Amino acid sequence: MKKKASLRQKVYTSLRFDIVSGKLPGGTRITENFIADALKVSRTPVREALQKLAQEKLILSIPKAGYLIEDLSDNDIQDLFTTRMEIEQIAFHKAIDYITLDELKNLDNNLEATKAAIKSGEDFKITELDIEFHAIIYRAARSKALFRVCKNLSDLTTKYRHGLNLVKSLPTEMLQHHIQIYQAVLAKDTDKISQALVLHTRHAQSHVVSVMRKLRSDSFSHEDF
Amino acid sequence: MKKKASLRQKVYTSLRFDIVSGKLPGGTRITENFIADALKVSRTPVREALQKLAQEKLILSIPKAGYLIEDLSDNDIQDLFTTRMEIEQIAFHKAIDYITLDELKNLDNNLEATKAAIKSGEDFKITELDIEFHAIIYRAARSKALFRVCKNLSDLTTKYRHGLNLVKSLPTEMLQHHIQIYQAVLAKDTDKISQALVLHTRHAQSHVVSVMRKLRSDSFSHEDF
DNA sequence: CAGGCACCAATTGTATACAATAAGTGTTTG
DNA sequence: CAAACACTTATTGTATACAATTGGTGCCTG
Repeated sequence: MKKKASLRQKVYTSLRFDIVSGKLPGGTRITENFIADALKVSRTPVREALQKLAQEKLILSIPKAGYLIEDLSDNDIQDLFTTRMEIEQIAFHKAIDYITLDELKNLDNNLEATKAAIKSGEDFKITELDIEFHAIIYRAARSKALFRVCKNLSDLTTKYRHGLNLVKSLPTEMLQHHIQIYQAVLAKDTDKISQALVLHTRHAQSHVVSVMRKLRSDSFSHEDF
Repeated sequence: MKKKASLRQKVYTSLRFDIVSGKLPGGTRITENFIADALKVSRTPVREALQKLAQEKLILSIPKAGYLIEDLSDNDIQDLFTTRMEIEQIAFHKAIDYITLDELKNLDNNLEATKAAIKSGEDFKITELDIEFHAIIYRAARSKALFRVCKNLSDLTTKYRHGLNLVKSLPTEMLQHHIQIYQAVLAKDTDKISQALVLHTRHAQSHVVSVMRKLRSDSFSHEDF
């Protein structure tokens, strides 16, 4: 029984998916009319969806000249991952105090599902489960303001997260990190959580940068001159 | 040499000011047409400005029924202040490593200006300088992602910050806190910064809640029955 | 009198037309 | 040839008209 979504919402969801999934690569230029024609709607809902995405920093609005899919520099990507990790630590530490048995069970289920997704090679699902794992803990911190910040930072990293599955050993390694974090949460061991989270993030961070470099050089070699 | 602002930008700035300054109290209901008529523009830029404010959580959008100026519960206000403080600590600790002499000088000037504003009783300026003091340090942390988060949280607290000047002793006390923080930054003493920041925030926090309670009961007694 | 049904008004949601602006392009002129 | 100027075009910015949905109000009916 989901209520009808507005066109703005549909356009937003659709564009957002295309951006974070990498279907619209960083640097791509789009215009209001282009999207409106593609989705067979008027400019109004498109325009509003684009403004929302711009505010979330997923795209860049250039007055009178269109929009660009955000393409962060290596430094900005690292900054993003580091900031996310530092703020997540706060959430994780709080979660220890409030997390329920149900939520712990959800974490456990998530780990099992991830294992299955790795076995069957469902890359997209692996990423989704990764994001959900973290989100469960954001929620458990019982702070609206903190949840909002964490979710936003998580969203911003999502598009870079997808590429990580290309490195074949990585999903398994990251699952191990999640298991460590889960156990540290179970044990209510703050230091261990921080330690595992820092490891987890640094690991992702270094691979993201190299994967992005690879993707960038690949796309260069495909260009026509 | 500021370039012309779009109507959307003007509407946004104007509404935003009215909200954070308390001119539009929490709980007030507004509609697109009401604002459009008041500012003599069409609904389009108004609508876009309202959506931006809604995304910043300064107002609440209720489909087909208008917009409400956000009115946080005491718990949500406390949560907001706590979260802001916890994340600010990260920024303050980073700032130690990167802050320049110029920026330290800016902090010093800010303290002097605040002292003057307190003496002359310019409440609005006191609040502005308070916000700027913190913003200088956000910037000095040299992290785009962290800056964005801190600024957003600071914005959300602004409307509650204004009421604090009503408590006559408070501006002076908060200036003392800023001086302590300034000295701790000068000394590059992480622990002292955290300590001063926690004190600063808890202090503001407890007064905000009592001031909001007072304001709420005042406005009740003015209502007609 | 109570409950529901139909209508009406208010409000946001969407489409479209038009305005303004900025960038690019070609041409003209020194 | 280079620089500047005007012209065209692509794009966002704004206004307005219309659609859809919601909430309320009053009437009708049992």
